[in-house]
Formats: sequence, C-alpha cells, structure tokens
Amino acid sequence: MGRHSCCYKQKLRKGLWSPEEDEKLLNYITKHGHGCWSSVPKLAGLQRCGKSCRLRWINYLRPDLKRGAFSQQEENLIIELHAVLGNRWSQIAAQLPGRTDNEIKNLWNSCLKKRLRQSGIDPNTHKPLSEIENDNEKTLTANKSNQKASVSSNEVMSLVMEPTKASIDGYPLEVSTSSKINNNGSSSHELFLDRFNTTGYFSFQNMNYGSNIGISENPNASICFTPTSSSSQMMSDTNSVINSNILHSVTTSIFQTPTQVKPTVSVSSDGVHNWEASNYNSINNASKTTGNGANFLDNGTLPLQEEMKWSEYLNTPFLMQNQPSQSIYPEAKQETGFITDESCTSWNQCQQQQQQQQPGFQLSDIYNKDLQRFSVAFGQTL
DNA sequence: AAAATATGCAACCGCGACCGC
DNA sequence: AGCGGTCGCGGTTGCATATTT
Repeated sequence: MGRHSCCYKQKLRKGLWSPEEDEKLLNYITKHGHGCWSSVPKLAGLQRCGKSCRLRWINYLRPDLKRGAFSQQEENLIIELHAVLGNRWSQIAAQLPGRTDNEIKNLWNSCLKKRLRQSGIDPNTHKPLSEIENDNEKTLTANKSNQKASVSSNEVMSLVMEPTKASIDGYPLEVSTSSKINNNGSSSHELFLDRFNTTGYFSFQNMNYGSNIGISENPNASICFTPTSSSSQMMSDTNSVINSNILHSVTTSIFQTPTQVKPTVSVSSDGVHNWEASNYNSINNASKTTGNGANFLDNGTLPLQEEMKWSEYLNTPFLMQNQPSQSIYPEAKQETGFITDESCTSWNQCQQQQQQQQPGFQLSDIYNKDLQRFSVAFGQTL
C-alpha cells in the first residue's frame, strides 16, 4: 500500500545519480518523451525505478531549469507566496519559472525560515513573534476568563472588530482594530494594517520613512524624513502621537518589506502609547538583523534602514503578479512622477534625477501627502 | 590538524488522488 | 464498487561539504 511495485524489485540502484545515468535518461526523454514513467527506466536502460527517474528529470535534468542561486526577488516572492499558500511548494514553484518545488522547499527550510525568525517574524504565521506572544497571552486570558462564571469589570477584556476596508485616494487599505479594557480601567486601541489583504499595491507612496533625523546627509543611508511633530509634541497631542507613530511604523514596515506585515499601534486612554512594527528589510541581509526588527529607539527614532534599490522595489512581484519586469505601482508612479530608472540605486539619485525633470521637486512633498493620507486613514479607525 | 558540528542539497518515502479496467 | 497502477506532493533522510571548536 502506497509503495511502488517497482520498489520491491531487486537490483535497482538508489542514491545519487551518476553522469552516465543522467546521460541515458536525458537522451531517452529527449528522443521519446517520458510517457509512462514506470516504463522509462527499462526503455532507457537504467537500473532505477520509474519514480526515481521522474524525480531526477523534474528536479535536475529538465532543460528549462534555472541554475544558480535564488535572486533577491525570487526569495521575496517565495516569502510572499508562502504567507498565502503555506507549504504548498508545487503551487509556489508554479509562480517561479525554472525553479522546482524541491528546490524552493530546501531554500525555505534551510535559509528563509531562519531569516524570518531572526527578523522577529514567525515563519509559520508570518506575524511578528511579539504579536503571537500577545495573541497567546490573550488566548490564555480569554481561556481563564471563560473558566469563570462571570467577568468582573476590572478584568482584561478583549474585543477584535471585523476588518474594515478603507480607501484613500483610491488606494485600498485594510484595517482591523482591537479594543482592550485593561484591569486598571483604562482602555487601549490596537490597530492592524494588513497590506497583504489589500488588493495588490501599497496604499501610500513607495517611500521609506526610516528615521526621525530629517533628510539624511549620508548618501549611503536610506532616505529619511522626520514627522512634523517632535517626540515631545507627540506626547502632548494624542492624535499627533497616533499619526506620527503609525506613520513611522507603517511606512517603515511596508516600504521596507516585500511581504506581509502587521504593524501594531497601541494607544491607551491615559496617553501612554506603545507600538511595534516588524521590519523585513533585514531579510535582505541577515547579518544586519537587529533582533525584533524596527522598533522605535528610546529617543523616538527608528534605526537606520538598509537601502533598497528603488527600481528593484517597484518591480518586486506582489502576490500573483509575477511579472518582475513590469512595475506594479503605475498609479503611484503616475502620481509622483517618480523616475524608476534601473540605474537609480539610491534615493538621493532618484531625487536628483527627478529634479532634472521637475525643478524644485522635493521628496518631502510626497512625504507630506502621505502624512495626510495616514491622518485620513487612521482618523477613520481610531 | 583533527574532530565535531552545521549547512545545503539531492533523493527517498509514504500517502492521497486519480484513472482505467 | 473494487482493485491495481500511476502520478504528484510534502515530509524526511542521508550524504557531501563547509565551518567551528
């Protein structure tokens, strides 16, 4: 049961394939096609079972296979697809021409899974690990509550609302919220923005708001903008806190990440705010991973982000749009008039190029637009 | 330099689905 | 409907090589 009859036969070779065997199989299939796999080894003169021949052909000998290391784009796509499809390797492989399911599975198990963990992302759920811990705590709390006959007013309660669709300037954005009543009587509001549930592209401009230090003087650093409020101002203005913090966390996460991110912002009624955001950028270079991703530093700034090629980012395949050579953000490009020159490898270069076409152009103009958008988006949900 | 350990990859195995008889 | 053969998928193993101790 479940075992090939051919496997019972004796004298069948197992293990690694020799060059001679490869040649025999390749020659046979090139001339005759594989037809029924169980008859292939006999006809090709091989002491192998049909299953082994099939595997060798599919994973190694097929002429349309792409050789060599996976590109960054391919890795990003695998991560995105895995977030949607899980361990359905054959379906993932179908989106990557020239790559086999086995290859992708190996890459995932040996490399990508590890990188995600180092980035503070759970590779199974693609959620930030901290969020999962929170979820577990919530579950535990809920279970404890359920075990009791009644819920007293000073116990923690959690309410997760249905996701709501928002659309800002025609850019879809899915937002779900969670309200919490803490045992000290104060309430907090958590907000999740899940771009993976949107219909395909970012809600905002493709820019990195990676730091709170203004436009960076360092050409090797990511372009950096500062929110309109300082940290101290944020503390005195709840809306500003919300908007600025969300702006930081969401944009940093989204614009640095090729895959799913659920930034979480929690603002309690007593004015104390805390938030977190995962940062996938570290995937690009695991050695620069800094634990749990891009959390705000104590001084209210974010750590500098590693630079990502503008053109590469725009062309990152998204969901099923596996067309690396075609930008998937035409709307954003149209609106910003931004140059997506392949040779443009830094934000400063992008700005310089754009300024040649548009004298006086400033990236900060786009930033201000985004700030407005975030205000609208989160004004609707908070 | 040698042993131990980690890593990456190719291949195997078991199982379920499908098909034809 | 039952059975056997085949195919394809996903989990796992085992080996060669690289890295660390």
